[in-house]
Amino acid sequence: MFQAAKPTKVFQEVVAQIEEAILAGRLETGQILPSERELKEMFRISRGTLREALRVLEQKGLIEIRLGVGGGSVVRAVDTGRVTESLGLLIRSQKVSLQHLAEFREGLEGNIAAQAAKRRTAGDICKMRELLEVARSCAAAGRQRREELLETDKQIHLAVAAATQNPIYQSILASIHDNIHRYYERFLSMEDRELRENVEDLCGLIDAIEERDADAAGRLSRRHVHRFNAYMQERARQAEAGTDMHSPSIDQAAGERF
Amino acid sequence: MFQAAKPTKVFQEVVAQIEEAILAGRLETGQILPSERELKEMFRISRGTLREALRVLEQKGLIEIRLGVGGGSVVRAVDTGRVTESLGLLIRSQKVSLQHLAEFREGLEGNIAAQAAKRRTAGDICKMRELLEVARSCAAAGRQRREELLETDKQIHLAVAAATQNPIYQSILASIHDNIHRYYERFLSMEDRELRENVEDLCGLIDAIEERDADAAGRLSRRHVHRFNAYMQERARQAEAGTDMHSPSIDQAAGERF
DNA sequence: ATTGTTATAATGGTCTAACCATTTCTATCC
DNA sequence: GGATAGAAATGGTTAGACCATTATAACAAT
Repeated sequence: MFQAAKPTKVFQEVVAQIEEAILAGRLETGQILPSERELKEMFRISRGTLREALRVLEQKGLIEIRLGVGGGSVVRAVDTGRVTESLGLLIRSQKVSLQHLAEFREGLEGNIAAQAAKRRTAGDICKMRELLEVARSCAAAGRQRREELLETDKQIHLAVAAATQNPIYQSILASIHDNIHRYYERFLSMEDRELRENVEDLCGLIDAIEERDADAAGRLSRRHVHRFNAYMQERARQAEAGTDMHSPSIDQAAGERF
Repeated sequence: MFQAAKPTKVFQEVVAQIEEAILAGRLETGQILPSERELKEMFRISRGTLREALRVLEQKGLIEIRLGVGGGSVVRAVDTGRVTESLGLLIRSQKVSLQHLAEFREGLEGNIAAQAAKRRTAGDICKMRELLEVARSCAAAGRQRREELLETDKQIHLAVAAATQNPIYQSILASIHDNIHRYYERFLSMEDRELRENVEDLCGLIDAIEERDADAAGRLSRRHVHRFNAYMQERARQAEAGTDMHSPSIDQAAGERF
């Protein structure tokens, strides 16, 4: 019913003011705030306190702090970076496993594909086909262009998300992909056959989206992601059994506590 | 191909070290770090720099800084708070509209319900029925217990998410609800009839989940959320037309620029 | 014994005043 | 005209002091 009554700290007040100014549009993206020495005069605070506030704003992704003359606090365009990071922290703090992430992604990409099928423009399809061509040639080249294929694959999924015209789909999907890739990349090494299958999956998906068949698009996308997940989990299981690379290193913890 | 080569700042190094220690489990949740005066000796840095690092860690949600004797930097259990906040920033920076959010929620809750139907335990159902009873009595009481009903409604949705046993569903859903409510709450005033309809929707949903009918659960959940969205949008449209409460206040911007 | 009060000390919060490091711009030199 | 060195602006860091908040202990009052 009640909230904890905690004293408002000075730096928080500063954070709140600048944040409000940015979100209200009084400070536009790219605009450079006054120098720290000027700001501290305006707020009538010390530089240290001001800098704590700026650090918080930087961590929130609202400003970017540049060095040197002509530098300063630059108002940033808010992007998905912070969502990605906080999701990453959740994962790394053992609250979320890769399996959880994969399951979530399956449903998410299904919804995205269905929505994309309803909203896609000719330009969206064009973009997807373009990327698909790149993916095809990569897949044909086999292992050598593996890195590029993975990147292109990701781009295709993001292009589908873009076709939904809903930025939240794009944000969340980008965050999920980022986090999945960061943790899977170690043992990502599909066989050539699987690589090509993967690309053919996508081809069918894009066809469905072009035909505005939301049901089919959703189904195909789910299946595509599901297959990928199953494959990666199998891989991960093998790697785990073979190298035991995730065993906790106990000794490390002994001497290094504060 | 290459990354920008920027100098590593001292406070970042400190952030990295403490973050690593927390995520690796060398610092456990609830544990109190040494005092600032001790830490600054350990890292051989000034207190100001250390405090900048601590502020960043606090903003990341990794520590909580308590005042007074016995206070200090307490290692926190990472939760969804940061995801919620960064999603909120995306929304407020005009990148995401409430409509986008509502659309996303529709698909999300559909997936959640379907998954919950597959995994639900007896305990999950019990919990849901309990909450449903509260909601029913609130709905019967009408406008007086409106606040409580909304809270209970939210709790039910979260209970369904909990039944998926996938924390990422819970995190994202909590973030979405938080953000939707924060921006809708101004004109949330459903009619008694709608309140009751809402509760009956949920009743059917829970039945489907109990019977492990994933398809039906997903469909019902989608429809439930869709109806709510349509209703709220209609409400918002009315409010907009009537009061024009969202018109940009131009004069405000004039004198207050830095 | 319980309750209220006060003193104490530990800790984070803030301030001041320097100096260091990086970057851009400019004047100078060849 | 181009390279080079200097100047200036700006963020990054340091040091030392003092203020504000809070837990604890000691003490007093009921």
